[in-house]
Amino acid sequence: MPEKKEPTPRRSAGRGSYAVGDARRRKILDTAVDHFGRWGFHASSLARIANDCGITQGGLLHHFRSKEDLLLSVLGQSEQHDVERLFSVEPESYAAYLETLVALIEENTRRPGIVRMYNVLVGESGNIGHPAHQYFKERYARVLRHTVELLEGAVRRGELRADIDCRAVGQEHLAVMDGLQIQWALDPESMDVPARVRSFLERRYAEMAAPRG
Amino acid sequence: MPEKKEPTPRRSAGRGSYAVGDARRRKILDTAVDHFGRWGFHASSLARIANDCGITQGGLLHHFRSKEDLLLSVLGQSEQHDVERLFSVEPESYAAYLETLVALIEENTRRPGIVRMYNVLVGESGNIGHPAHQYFKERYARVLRHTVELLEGAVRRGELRADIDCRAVGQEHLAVMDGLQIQWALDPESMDVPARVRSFLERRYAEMAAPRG
DNA sequence: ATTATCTATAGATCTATAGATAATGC
DNA sequence: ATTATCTATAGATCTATAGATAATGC
Repeated sequence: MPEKKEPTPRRSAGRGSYAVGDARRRKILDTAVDHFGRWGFHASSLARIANDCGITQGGLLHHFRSKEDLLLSVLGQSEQHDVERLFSVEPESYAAYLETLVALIEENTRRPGIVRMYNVLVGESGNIGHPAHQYFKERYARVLRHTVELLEGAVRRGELRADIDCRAVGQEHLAVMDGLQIQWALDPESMDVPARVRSFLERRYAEMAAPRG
Repeated sequence: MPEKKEPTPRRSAGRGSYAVGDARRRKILDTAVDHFGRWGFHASSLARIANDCGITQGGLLHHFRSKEDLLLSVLGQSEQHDVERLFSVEPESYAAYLETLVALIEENTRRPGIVRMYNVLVGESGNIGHPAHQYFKERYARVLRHTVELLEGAVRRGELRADIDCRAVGQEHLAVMDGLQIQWALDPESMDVPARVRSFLERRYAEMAAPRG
């Protein structure tokens, strides 16, 4: 491959980054979450994000080479957090996994910016051509596959009944969580999201649980 | 009230509108649904919408006095359609209402632009200050109230058990429908939305149905 | 020496207003 | 006469690039 572009272009040649730069990058990512959550990708402005970080737009673009690069960095960071939270340890039962899930939802109620960003971007990115379309499509497929594997494992162990449609159940779980968070973002007083998710999941689990024997 | 602004400012004084103008307005609304669905409100452009209608931006602004006015007109028209579809006849049973609901979802799969617009705007409008925030907040409250009333009626008639939490059930129904449509917009191949909604609602209905006697 | 940041700017946008011209239909 | 549409434009944006200056830390 003669014309291979450098794979990690930023900070690959030099000595790395300074402490002050790392701090600034974290600040930019946090601020970007807030802005993307408020206005979506297209309507967010690099100048306003930069301003909220205390630097100029030119300064921001030193750390993230384009607006799209910033978006994908924000999403990557947020997903890394969730993946570590949800998938790092193999749960001993499906019931145990549901506990982890509810705990994550509960954490989200303390990060409303993240939830709003997710709501906005997942809607916007429904369109082919949106810079995050591929990302969200793959992310859903990944989360769904993982959920299906956990369900199938539970079926094999005899924890859950053998006649459930694991894929449909997984999609339904994701749908309930997304949908409740949308309603919550519109009107936080209207609902206790973790409690609703928990009661939904527990009722559903009871339906799917294999009969004792 | 001495300085009352005219309540229906457009076409209140004159003779109304010409046929060619009405057709143009319909065309603009359709095109706007498509654009808002693709890019959301903030990133849609009046000039591009006008161009897709075959007129100039100035021409468009003759029919809708601002971008926000256009958005609210689009939403109003879309809601009117749904309201007529869902709430115009009082269903004789909750089971019958669920049939109507599934039929509407089915119709939506043939109007992907509307679904995308809804997904995008409901996410964007999670933010106070978005021109459609109030609209969506009230819309959810309205749909939820109606659903709750139907559920309570079914409980009174003895169709459903008396111990169900009607509000929670209503919010859960809305969440499942929204969430499944989001996944479908991202990847239409991944799911048959009407079938999934139907199987969810039917299973849930069976749980809630009052025991025979 | 390298990274971080700023200023300046090119080149595209955007919305909304003002005023002119063309089409419609009483 | 009224509605529909166009052209022109003011005044704000926006992203990204280029090059200068300041701070960091080997």
